[in-house]
Order: sequence, then C-alpha cells, then structure tokens
Amino acid sequence: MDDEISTRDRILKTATVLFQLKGYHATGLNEILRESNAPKGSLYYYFPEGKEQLALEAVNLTKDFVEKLITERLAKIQDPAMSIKNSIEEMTYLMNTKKDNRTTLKSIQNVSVSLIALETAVTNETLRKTCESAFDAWQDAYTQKLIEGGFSRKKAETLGLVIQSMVEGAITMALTKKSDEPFIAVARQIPVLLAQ
Amino acid sequence: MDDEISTRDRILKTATVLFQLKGYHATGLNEILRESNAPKGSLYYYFPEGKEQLALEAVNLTKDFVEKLITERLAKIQDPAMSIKNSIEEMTYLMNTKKDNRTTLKSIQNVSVSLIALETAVTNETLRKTCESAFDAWQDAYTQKLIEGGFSRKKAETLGLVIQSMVEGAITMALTKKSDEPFIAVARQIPVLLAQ
DNA sequence: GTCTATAGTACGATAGAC
DNA sequence: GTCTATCGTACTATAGAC
Repeated sequence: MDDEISTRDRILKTATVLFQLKGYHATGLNEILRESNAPKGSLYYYFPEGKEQLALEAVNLTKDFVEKLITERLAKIQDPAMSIKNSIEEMTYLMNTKKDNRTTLKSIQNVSVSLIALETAVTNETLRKTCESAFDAWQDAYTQKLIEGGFSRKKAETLGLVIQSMVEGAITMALTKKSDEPFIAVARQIPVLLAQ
Repeated sequence: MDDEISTRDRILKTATVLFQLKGYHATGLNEILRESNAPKGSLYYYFPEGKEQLALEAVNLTKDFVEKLITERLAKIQDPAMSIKNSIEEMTYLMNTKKDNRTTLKSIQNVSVSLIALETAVTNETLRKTCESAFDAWQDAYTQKLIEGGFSRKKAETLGLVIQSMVEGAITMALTKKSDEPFIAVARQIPVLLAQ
C-alpha cells in the first residue's frame, strides 16, 4: 500500500498547508482533524503540547523542504546571479492562483512561513524563533552560493539578507495581487544587484 | 480639551494598531473595546458591518497615512535613488523593538498591512482587494518619483514593484528577526538597483 | 444615540472508555 | 494506543432597555 501514511504525518501535513494558507489563528484544530480524517484524541496523543507544537513542527518541515529546494536549484547553474535568478523565477509556478480552491491549496503548500512569522512575531516567542531559524537557513543558502561565486563573506551575507527579503516581499505581493509578476520582476533585478 | 476624540475614532485607531500587531484573527472585538474604553453597542453602531468593516477602514487609514509619509520623504531629495534610499532607512525607527510593550506597540503603528494582507489573501476577497490597493498606492509613489527622475514609464513601473516588494520583505524579516538590519541592507542596495 | 445583557457558535483542551 | 464525549472559555453578533 502506498497510502500507508501514518496518522501523525497526515495531521502534520494538513496543518502545514492550512497554517500557511489561512494562518495560525484562523485555522482550527477541528478543521485540521476533519481535513485529515483523524480524531481529536490522536492529535493530543501525537502532539501533547497542542496547537503550538503542531505549528512548530509545521514550520520546521517547511524550513527543511524549502532549504533543500533552494540548494538543489542553486547547484544547477554555476554562476550565482543566474542560478539565484532562475531559482526565484521557478517560484512562479508555486503561485498558481486558479479560482479552483484545490489547485490554490496544493500549489502554495510548503512554501512560505511569512504569515505565521508575522502572526507570531510579537505574540509568541517560541514560534517567532522557529520562523527566524527558517529565514536564516534560506538566507544562508544564498550567502553560501555567493561566497562560492567569489563574493567576500561580508558582502555575501548582506546580499543574502537582501535576496531573502526580496523573496519574502515577492510572496506577500504575489499572494495579495494574485499574480506572479512580483516574482518575475524581482528575479530580473538579481543580476543587476549582483553586478557590483 | 484635546482629548475630544470621538468614540468612533478611538475604536478605529485601537483596531488599526491591534490588527497590525497581532493580526485580524487573533484580535478580538472585546479586546479592541476594552483597550479603547468603548462599549460593544458603540462598535456596532459606528461599524454596522462588524469586524470586517473595522479592518477595512483600518487598512484604508494606514494606506493614506503611509502614502503621505512616503511622498513627503521622496519630495525632500531630488535624486530618486538617494530619496528612496533615505525613505527606507527612515523606516528603521519604526522598528524599535524595546522590551517595553508600549514602545513596541506605538512604534509599529500605522506602518504595515502585510499581516492582514497575508491573512486575507486567500480567505476574504474584500479585505484582500483593500490591501492590494494600499500596496498599489505605495508602489505608485516610488514609480512616480522614478518617472520624474527620468526613467521610462515601463522601467519605473517594474522598479516600483520591486522596491515595494523589498520594503514588504524587509518588514517581515525585521519583525521576525527583531532587528532593523533588513531595512538598512535593503536601503543600501537601492542605488545599485537604480544605477542601470 | 448610547449602552448592557445575552444569544449562539466555535474554539483549545481534557478525561476516560475501550 | 485509538478514539468519543464533553468541559470551560472566548468569540462575533444581536436584541432591546434607557
């Protein structure tokens, strides 16, 4: 059977999608359980610390997933500018904003922690730190690529932070505008930014 | 008396701060009323459509406030690159992350709709459009400055979108990292971006 | 017009049967 | 270990006294 996926994984994956799509506070535990066909007892058995633990693991899942995604994409092309540009352009297909809800839901999966980060930045220190570590990991991926490409450590760190900020901003703008234009525009400016 | 501020305004201003700080779903109407010393009846008298109307007006308030702020700052310096760089650098002081809650609360006021935008992007079309119009207004302010500075219309529009994305990204990163570094790093790259 | 009391619902969490 | 029933609380919203 390939539907031998554990109840725990089913709950966590559903929570990950819903938290990213609707947010931490707008997503109810009942909704997660309904969507993942799991009873409430299981949730507190696998995640004894409740909603916060669920969100924490969801963010870490996304952190690892996206970190691998970025690293793989950057490894494909040797030139830092072109590889980062391409990596951002490829985020476009994740922003498929079809009217059909199922498509939107699937396409945005495992891609952004911006919403949870902003929701918890001033209200939940534990979750804030988890989101920060995700941002740091992604930023580091860009920085490493720039160092390999010959940039000084200091320069590479600053540019990594700027690129990571641009990507997060593009996500916010793209979701709000229901358009992939922000990704394309941001990607096109990467070579300009790195030609210094 | 200079505390002749109407109940309606008191409710709206409190709501604006809380929505931006904690988010739309995490902020309760009771909390808004408690914080603004207003009874529940008044809220539904002044905002008959309830929470959604309150958020809608809060976003529009921020839209106008920030639009004026950006325009004023850009008008101070003639060179587009330097004026935009300075404008972003000045956002730094809005990110004062003192431990003292009052300071944090006040300093972030009227500054960002990113959180509400992400919260409502896929769940509330009315609020999503309102947030989009705020982003558009701010983006236009940058675009206009670039056109005045000699950039072609098309180029100015693309760069306006990129700058607006960078600012939104910097806000997300700054709040999550509890640091104004993202603003400084992004601002420093503006001249590089516009030297094309 | 201003306010209180309360309805009705959904939330996160828990206790305990099997 | 898996699940159901239910607790207590907080929410948005409304009805109606004054």
